[in-house]
Amino acid sequence: MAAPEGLFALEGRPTAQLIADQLREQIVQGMFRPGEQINESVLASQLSTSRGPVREALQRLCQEGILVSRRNRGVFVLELAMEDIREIYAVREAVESTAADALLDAGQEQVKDTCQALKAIISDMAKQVAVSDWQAIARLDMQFHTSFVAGAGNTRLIRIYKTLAAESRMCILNLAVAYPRIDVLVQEHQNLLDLLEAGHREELHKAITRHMETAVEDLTGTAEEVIP
Amino acid sequence: MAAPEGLFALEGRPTAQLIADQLREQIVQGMFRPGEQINESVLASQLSTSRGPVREALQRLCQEGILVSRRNRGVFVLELAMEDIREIYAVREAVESTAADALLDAGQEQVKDTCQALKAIISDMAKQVAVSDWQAIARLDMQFHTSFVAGAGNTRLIRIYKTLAAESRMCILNLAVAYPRIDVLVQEHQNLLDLLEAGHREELHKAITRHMETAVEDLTGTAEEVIP
DNA sequence: ACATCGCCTATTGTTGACAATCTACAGCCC
DNA sequence: GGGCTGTAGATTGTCAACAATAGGCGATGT
Repeated sequence: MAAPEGLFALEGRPTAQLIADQLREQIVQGMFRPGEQINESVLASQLSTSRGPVREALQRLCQEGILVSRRNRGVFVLELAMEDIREIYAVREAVESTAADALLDAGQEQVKDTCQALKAIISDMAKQVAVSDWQAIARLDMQFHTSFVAGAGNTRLIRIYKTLAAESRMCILNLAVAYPRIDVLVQEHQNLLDLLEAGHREELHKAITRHMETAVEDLTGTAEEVIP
Repeated sequence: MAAPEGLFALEGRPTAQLIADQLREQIVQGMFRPGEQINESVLASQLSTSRGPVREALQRLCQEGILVSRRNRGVFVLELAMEDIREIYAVREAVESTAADALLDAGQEQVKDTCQALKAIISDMAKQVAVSDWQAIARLDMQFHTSFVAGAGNTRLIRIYKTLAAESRMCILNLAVAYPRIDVLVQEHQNLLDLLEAGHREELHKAITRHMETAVEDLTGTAEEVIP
């Protein structure tokens, strides 16, 4: 009756979820331009499936917010405005702050496990920074924050953050601003990790806030500092 | 070219959205028991439509989290555990706190408009309390908080909160604990409104936290006080 | 020349039928 | 009698055809 070793329970709901995940990955990687239309039929034939599951996947991404649907016109890739960036990062700050509190309240064990996962991600990130693989860096950046939130164990918080992470990747890639301060990127995440590990609650909150603020400034270009 | 008065733009996406809204309302009103299965076919015939739109609506509610889908088994009404209640209210606190900050930062005008809407809701709530219409009270309770969050104008925050509000109504009604402290219910919301109007940021945050904490205690019955 | 009206096409929205899958129950073997 | 296996029923998952709608484009009238 124990869990059979070496065997995986075959995925609960394959097709639509599979298509949605695949499509989301493509979108956040910028393989679809913002505002570009996504055709159900052609996608269905590309995936050798029917319009049904494709439609289901598209609707799912619409509800996540990375696609927008216009009645009888089709679905289009979300176009991000400055306001959207501010919204996304404001919510991210709220979610991560909440996750931080929950994590610190959950006990040392949970913090330790989370830190271990985060360390591995930072390590990978450093490698990708060395070879300047922006796609991978963006993915790991979001993976870091997603793992951070996941550490709190609040399923609703995790679900919410998944969407935010996808939108953030769209911000980063679509606006083509990329990471202007790549040299401090790993350092900033390491700082978050250190504060979490040390259990400095207030400092961690401040660091999260700063992290988000600087990200918004980088993305919107509204930083007050003047270019030399 | 101005907005035509007295005319409403016919809703962008009717059927599926319509079904979803209708169904969500029925669910949060407890017309479907937790764990109860929802059959696509019978629902389709009840609504005189096909399974397609119904399926779409159900999937939407699954993603919102008030239904759960088991592969090849069907969709079932979410069963809420104690842990879910804690999760929901933890996220609600985070969202409302964020909304409060955003609202106070947005300026006096926006705060005023929001307060006006909240006043009207409190007024309605007092009326329903007088006649002990629990359904209406729960609806207005959530409407208050939803309007509060909506006041901040962050579309993502609003979208997130919609789901939380629905889940909260399920908590309240399904657990049949209702409102044990109905006498102070209006007063508590009035207090939130007053603090918002006065712009007392810190006090407002504390009040929101208390509001959520007491709600969790009422719902989980883990209040330390012993029954006389 | 410009605005308006009507068709036309491309795409989604909807429908009913078909196939795959899961649970439950009954029969059978041990 | 207990446990396993095979079948039956029901329900979802998938599919291809049909209908409806929105926007584009050209004709037409002023």
